Amino acid sequence: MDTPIFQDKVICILCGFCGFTKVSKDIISNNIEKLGGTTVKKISQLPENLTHLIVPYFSTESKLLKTLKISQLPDCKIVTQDWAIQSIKLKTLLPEDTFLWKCYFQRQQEKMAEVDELKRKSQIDEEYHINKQLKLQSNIKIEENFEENENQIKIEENLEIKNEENDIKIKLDPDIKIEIKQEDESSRFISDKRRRANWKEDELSKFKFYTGKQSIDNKNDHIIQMLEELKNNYTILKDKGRIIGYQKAISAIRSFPEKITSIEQLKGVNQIGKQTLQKIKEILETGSLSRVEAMDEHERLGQLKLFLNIWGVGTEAAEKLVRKGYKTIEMIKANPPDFFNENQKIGLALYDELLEKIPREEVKEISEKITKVAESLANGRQLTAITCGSYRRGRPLCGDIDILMTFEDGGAHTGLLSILVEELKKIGLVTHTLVITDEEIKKKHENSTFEGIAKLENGLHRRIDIKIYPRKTYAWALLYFTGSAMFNRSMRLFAKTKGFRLSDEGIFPAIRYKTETFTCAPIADCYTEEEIFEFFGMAYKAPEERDM
DNA sequence: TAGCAGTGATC
DNA sequence: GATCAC
DNA sequence: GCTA
Ligand SMILES: O=c1ccn([C@H]2C[C@H](O)[C@@H](COP(=O)(O)OP(=O)(O)OP(=O)(O)O)O2)c(=O)[nH]1
Ligand SMILES: [Mg+2]
Repeated sequence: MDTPIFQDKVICILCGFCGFTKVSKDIISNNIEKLGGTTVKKISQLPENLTHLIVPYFSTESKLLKTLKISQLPDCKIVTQDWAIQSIKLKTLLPEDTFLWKCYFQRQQEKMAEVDELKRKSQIDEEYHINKQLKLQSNIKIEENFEENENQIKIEENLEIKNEENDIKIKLDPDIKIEIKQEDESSRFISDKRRRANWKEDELSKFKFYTGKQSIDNKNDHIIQMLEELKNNYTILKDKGRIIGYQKAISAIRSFPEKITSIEQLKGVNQIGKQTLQKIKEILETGSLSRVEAMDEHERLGQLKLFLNIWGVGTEAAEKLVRKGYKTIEMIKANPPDFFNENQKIGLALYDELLEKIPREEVKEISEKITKVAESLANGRQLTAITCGSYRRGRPLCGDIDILMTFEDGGAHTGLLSILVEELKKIGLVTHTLVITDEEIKKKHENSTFEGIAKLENGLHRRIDIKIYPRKTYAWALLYFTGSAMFNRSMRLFAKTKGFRLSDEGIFPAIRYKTETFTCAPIADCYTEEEIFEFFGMAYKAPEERDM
């Protein structure tokens, strides 16, 4: 039994508003009870001996009163959920004072008054001159009446998978030994141009939504920035659902062709629901979001955000740093915590430099130098190297440099990457290694990855990724490595709804047994991106159109 | 109301 | 298995 | 947060 740190505590948790969900509440409740505390089930009747009221970070007083259906806040400690979460995590009852809701609330009030004052002085000026109409017409054309995918996959020992109208049905026998074979070997060659999926148009339309050119003029920048801010904050709060929810809403607004002046325009748009509409309304009316402003007052969030920018530091490490009392990057540099690993130390040392975006030209210069070195090590074999990521998608500024290589002869590349990196270090182009997976014939995978730091003679340190794939999976890797991440995710999700599993190595039947994924034969062999899009039954999407 | 991409390295 | 990254 |  754990230490009953919540002994004698009577705690009421409010949820269901301001981004604090019932799921979180239940988890916290369970833990509190497990640790000896009592939680109040009925919020309509608060007990006399209530010791703590846990409220969402960003709730307002009126919202609290309304929820509790009372006229005055109860006389107990009112804290944010952090108090409970951190206490549970550390198995120690933390002092309430740093988690008091009132503190944030008061600061927020002051800020609001300030903002109101400013607004009265100068009306928000609208300085958009946008007439350019964007063509949103989808390029997707469905090839009709294509011959059905005759691919049949058989699994030994009465596990059978059939590809029926592209709908894979799986019969699973528990505890079966699974081994998957592809019967029709001949169908695995590209010469078989007929093989492609033929899902229907309405289904494809869901996918097309996530693609499409991002408009260059920033019609709705204001809205997007606010929502981005919300998303960032939820990233820190580890609210996986809202992160993706807002991300999709943002993408939807990005590809929305008109300037938004009324939420009426957005009604019915995919991925923009009631809540988001409400928030956009607030942005249109007040120029800002009270939720974001409340969050801005949250010192903890600011610090976490700062620390999350250290390469190798995620939400957990950032949390630890805040807990240890670090407030600035400088403080960490002066006295790094003992739990930092080598990579995090590198990330910290190069914090400012790595945060700088890289001009296209510099990405090109670095890529070309690396390609030259790689070619010189290729023993005369034909090496293809393409710079992917945001560079390939045409961005003027890139976060890092992503280079993908393959041997056109289809042969192995074992060992090349480590030699290449060694060589690049010799000439001073590569300065640090963060991760490298080339070491010998680990045989586990046929591709290798290098993640590290590069630097031109008079330049800043830059993050760089080099990947080498066998020619066989190169097209899939190119698709993956070109991204964007959002594009990949929506394409993969789409494939999934069709019973497939799309990865950087190909497309496979989605077979899972318990938590394991099985190595199946790929459903299609594609040697170019064009063939992949063709397989998907859609027109080729240029990299620029995948920038979302 | 569940699920939201799929994978590899590292500790 | 959790964390971090692409 | 949104959708099936
Ligand atoms: O979570 C992720 C991250 C990345 N990628 C793919 C798509 C992405 O385009 C590519 C390279 O990753 P990177 O982080 O470099 O993203 P980017 O698109 O190149 O943007 P940036 O300009 O930040 O480098 O890897 C994913 O599929 N999932
Ligand atoms: Mg990149």
